[in-house]
Amino acid sequence: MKQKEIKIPEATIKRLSTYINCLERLDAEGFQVVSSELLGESCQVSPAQIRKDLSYFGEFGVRGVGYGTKNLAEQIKKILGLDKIWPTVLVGVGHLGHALLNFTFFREHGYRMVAAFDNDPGKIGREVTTDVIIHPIEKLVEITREERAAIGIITVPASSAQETADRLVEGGVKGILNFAPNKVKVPENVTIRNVSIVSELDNLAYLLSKKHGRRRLTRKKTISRPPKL
Amino acid sequence: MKQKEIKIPEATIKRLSTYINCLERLDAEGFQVVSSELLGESCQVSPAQIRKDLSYFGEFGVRGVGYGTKNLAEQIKKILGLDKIWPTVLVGVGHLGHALLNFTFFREHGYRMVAAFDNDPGKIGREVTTDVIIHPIEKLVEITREERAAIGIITVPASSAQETADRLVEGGVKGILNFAPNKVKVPENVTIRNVSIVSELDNLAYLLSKKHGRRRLTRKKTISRPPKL
DNA sequence: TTGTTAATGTGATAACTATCACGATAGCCG
DNA sequence: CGGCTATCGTGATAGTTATCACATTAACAA
Repeated sequence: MKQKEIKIPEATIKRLSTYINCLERLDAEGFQVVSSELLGESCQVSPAQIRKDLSYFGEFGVRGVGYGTKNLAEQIKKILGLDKIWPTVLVGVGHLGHALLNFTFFREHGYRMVAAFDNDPGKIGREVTTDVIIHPIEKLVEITREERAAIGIITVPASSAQETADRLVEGGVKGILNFAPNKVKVPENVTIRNVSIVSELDNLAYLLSKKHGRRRLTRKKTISRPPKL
Repeated sequence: MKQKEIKIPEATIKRLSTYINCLERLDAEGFQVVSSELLGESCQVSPAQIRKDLSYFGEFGVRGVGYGTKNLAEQIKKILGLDKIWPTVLVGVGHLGHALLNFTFFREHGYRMVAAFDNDPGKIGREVTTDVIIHPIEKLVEITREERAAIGIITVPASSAQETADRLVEGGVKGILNFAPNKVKVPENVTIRNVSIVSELDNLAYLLSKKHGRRRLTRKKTISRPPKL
């Protein structure tokens, strides 16, 4: 493995997360050792791709044998920083926010929901099925700072997404996961990830209309012009 | 624009979806015409990238002027197949499923939720805030076929994701959006998109531990080996 | 100890994607 | 109506990511 600050492909990081899942499943199925081929089969990634991805971070396997299932999962977690606890806050306890609060997977992966916020007085203070307390939105900055939350999750309507992001930054979070459909801007030193559910569906729609659609999108040289300006 | 069956980058399709959003916002702000620079500013994509993306499908702008805001949004929708109605079913009316059913954005983008399914008798038949009816899961294949649903959304627990996918395929859907954390397998002729919320968070965790972490991940040549096999 | 086998780790190569730079052109104004 | 300006559309180029092919090596058996 190389020592220089090699740039890791973003796609590699995405895959690492899925490897963990597959490894845990394979482990549960009784595989103490997995080959890149078996793991690849399991998570639909080519064996070569898996080996390459891992090679960016070190050597985790035994030639001629494979990878220790539990060990590899452990190592990948360390790579992704999932061996630490990430204090997290969530803003906007609507349907989606509620869903995320109850998503047990988070806790298992090292994320600790330390607080939630909403501007609906009916929801304030009430504890959900989890032990997370919902605070009024006015306390966002204060509590986020107090709890030293590193990550903020935005599940508010599009119209207030940017303002929410600003407050989270003010509260000192270092990363934001935004589920609102419009992208938000944050300072250099804060990392933002936008999850657009609609985009995913639109992507599907495109693939479907291409494969199963009646006619081609662009058959002629015809140009679609905007109305005269 | 070229006529041959050029391969469109997947990334381009993803961006097109976000362009629609930005265009609608800009339109609401009163911009009847937008330049690639303004649009780029708005959705955080380089102007050249936008022009390139659009050039795969035709010429939509006016040199020296820009793009007609409304027109461009319309054209992109046509490209993505959002000018048609996509009958959609949802399986698993838990928190997340509930959230998606109530997501008005879907309807606005051409997706019509024609039915939902759940195996909890308490939820069956009850209408949610929307006009979607929740059926017992046993009727999935039948109703999906009846309604000619093209898209299926999976929001069931990981353990039953694969079985749900199988039934959706049996019911005749052409595309599946899977929110369960484990990937599912489908036949060649069905398109699958996996949305992994945990992966997104893990990605964030990685970036944060790299930027703000105490120490580097791989400082020495040390190799992490699995326990002797 | 030495040969055999299986599966890793990785340099080289191919494929894909984004960026750049500039030619083309519509609109405007005098 | 001709020159000027703004902005598009796109071929060429640079950068990034995935695939391939094989040398390497741990385990095991005779």
